[in-house]
Amino acid sequence: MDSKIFNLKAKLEVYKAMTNGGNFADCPVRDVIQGISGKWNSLLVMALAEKPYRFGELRRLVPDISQRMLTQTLYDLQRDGYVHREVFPTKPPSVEYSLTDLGRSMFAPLQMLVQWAELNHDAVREARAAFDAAQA
Amino acid sequence: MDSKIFNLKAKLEVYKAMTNGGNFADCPVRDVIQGISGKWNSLLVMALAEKPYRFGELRRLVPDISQRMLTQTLYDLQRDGYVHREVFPTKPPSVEYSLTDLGRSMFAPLQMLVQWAELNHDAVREARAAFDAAQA
DNA sequence: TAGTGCTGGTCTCTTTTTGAGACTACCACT
DNA sequence: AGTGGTAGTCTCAAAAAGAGACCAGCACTA
Repeated sequence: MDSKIFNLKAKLEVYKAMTNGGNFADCPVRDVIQGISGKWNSLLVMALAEKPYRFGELRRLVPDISQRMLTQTLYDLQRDGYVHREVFPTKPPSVEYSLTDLGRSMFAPLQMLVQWAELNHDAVREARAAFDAAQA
Repeated sequence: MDSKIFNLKAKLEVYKAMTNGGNFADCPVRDVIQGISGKWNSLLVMALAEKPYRFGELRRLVPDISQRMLTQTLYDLQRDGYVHREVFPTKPPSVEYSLTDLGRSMFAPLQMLVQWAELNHDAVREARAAFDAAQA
């Protein structure tokens, strides 16, 4: 993965949008990135990209999320249009969460990041260990 | 950007790594994603991808970050190996932050997400407005 | 020569966010 | 009558983030 991946023209476009013409505050891209950079947001999108899940299924799938945060993160994702929430009138009503088209289209680039993480988590862990050793 | 982008084989690989074989807790990918999904992390990586910056320059570039969070986020990014910190012995010592090779390689997929955000922030904003209207 | 500003931070305090866990109501099954 | 599963909400404690004062050292200025 050499530096050729940095297409200059694309970079300039990105920066222009990102910096909103000079300043990083009040930047629309930042607004969007913010919405998916929470602690659980990307994780739940990844889970729902696989298949729709019900509330309790997600809770079991991600054991260390609190119900409170699960509720809230799903709410946020729904609000931003990534997730669709559907209530089924079963005997105890069940709720199914699934990705919308927007959510699926967002998952595509997110997946790139996940793949990068998969390939490089060793490097990150080594960097961390080296840094901590140097601090001591 | 249709569904053909979802290569099934790649997906399965990703899920395997992501879920650590069934559970989402203790997942290395999650560990890495966590490190770049903070509120300021991706923003600073984006800034440093453009060119190296000094501490005060970053503070001015991102006016709504507190010094405390700037210090800490840069520290975290340095610890994970994305950012290099170099002190120059000028009269008031100046410190320059730059991306490492690892940081640059991580920026490549991050850039995909930024481009997606650039293209879709209108859709997200509309979804938000529609959702808020429906709640009222 | 005292005052001002710039450097890159740290320290403390307050506010916000997150986490842990009890609690709810309804229904099915035993 | 008791137990468990449904999807949450509510409250309180802990952790993280934001605001802003403060620091030392040097340069320039008045």
